[in-house]
Amino acid sequence: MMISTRGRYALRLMLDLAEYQGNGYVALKDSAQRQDISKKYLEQIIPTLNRFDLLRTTRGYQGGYRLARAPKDYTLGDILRATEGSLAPVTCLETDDNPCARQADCATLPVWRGLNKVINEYLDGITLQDILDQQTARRGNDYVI
Amino acid sequence: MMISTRGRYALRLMLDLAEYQGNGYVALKDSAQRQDISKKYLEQIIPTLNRFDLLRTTRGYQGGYRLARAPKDYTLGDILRATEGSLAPVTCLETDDNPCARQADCATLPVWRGLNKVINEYLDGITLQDILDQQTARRGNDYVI
DNA sequence: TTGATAACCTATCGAAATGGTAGTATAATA
DNA sequence: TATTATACTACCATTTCGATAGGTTATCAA
Repeated sequence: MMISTRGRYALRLMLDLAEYQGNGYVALKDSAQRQDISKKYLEQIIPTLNRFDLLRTTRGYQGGYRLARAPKDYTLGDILRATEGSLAPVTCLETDDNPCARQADCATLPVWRGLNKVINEYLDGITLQDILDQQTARRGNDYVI
Repeated sequence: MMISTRGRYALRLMLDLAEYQGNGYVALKDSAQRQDISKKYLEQIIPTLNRFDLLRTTRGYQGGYRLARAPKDYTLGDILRATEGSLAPVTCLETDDNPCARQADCATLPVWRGLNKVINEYLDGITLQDILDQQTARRGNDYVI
């Protein structure tokens, strides 16, 4: 398993913000409740999102979070790489200063590189907006039925 | 990180067998030494490979392991799904009796399904033989230089 | 038939990651 | 200045990872 709750919760939080922020800020309490995620746990994930400048914050009354950019300007790769640290399928690819001694003639390394590429390209091909669109399409269908 | 040492070591073991088995069996001691992997640890991984009928075994003098089929008849997906248990990128996809309550209108589930598909299709598109071929090509180039 | 060889099985273990809970401090606003 | 809400830090239980260790069983050669 590659994508932990950190990344999945972060993604759901950002989708929740996209849906509910309007012109203001969304209190974490509300997002946490809607998404059924521990608020305290989300509090720990958010600093990472802030480090990558993915959110805007205000404290105090009417405070909360909102997206720093438009939903179409976030790829899932952006969000998941930030929160998961890396999407590399093997440790050998996690850092640039690759310490694996076998690297030079490792028969399997090209395979992992290819897998890494496939994963990142897939996730960079989907934006938050894409998910919002599919969601409204799905909800629309419910009414038709 | 998605593919642990279990899967990577299993893959390297099977490549080693492919290269060295000839008409006989390869002692684990020898594979372990060549690949610089703990023999004792490999011993624990092998039962899984046997459960999926990926190897042939003989005990005692001149005993060891060999591949059950031709290298072209193993995909990396076969080997890695066996040893890793699952290649699913999220827990939600690991079992068929999916216990996630949000499943029905989860906005992100289609994304994980797509990612899962991309990963499995990539790994099922590569056989042991493909890696052997690339390896000999690479070694060939070394002599040319 | 006995000794060598090599696979098989099970228990244990330290370190790290996972998925949280809890409490306090700080900022913003009414 | 009380309220609202984020920010920060510490802690914790459980599971997974990556082994090590030791004894058991099967096979074959001499």
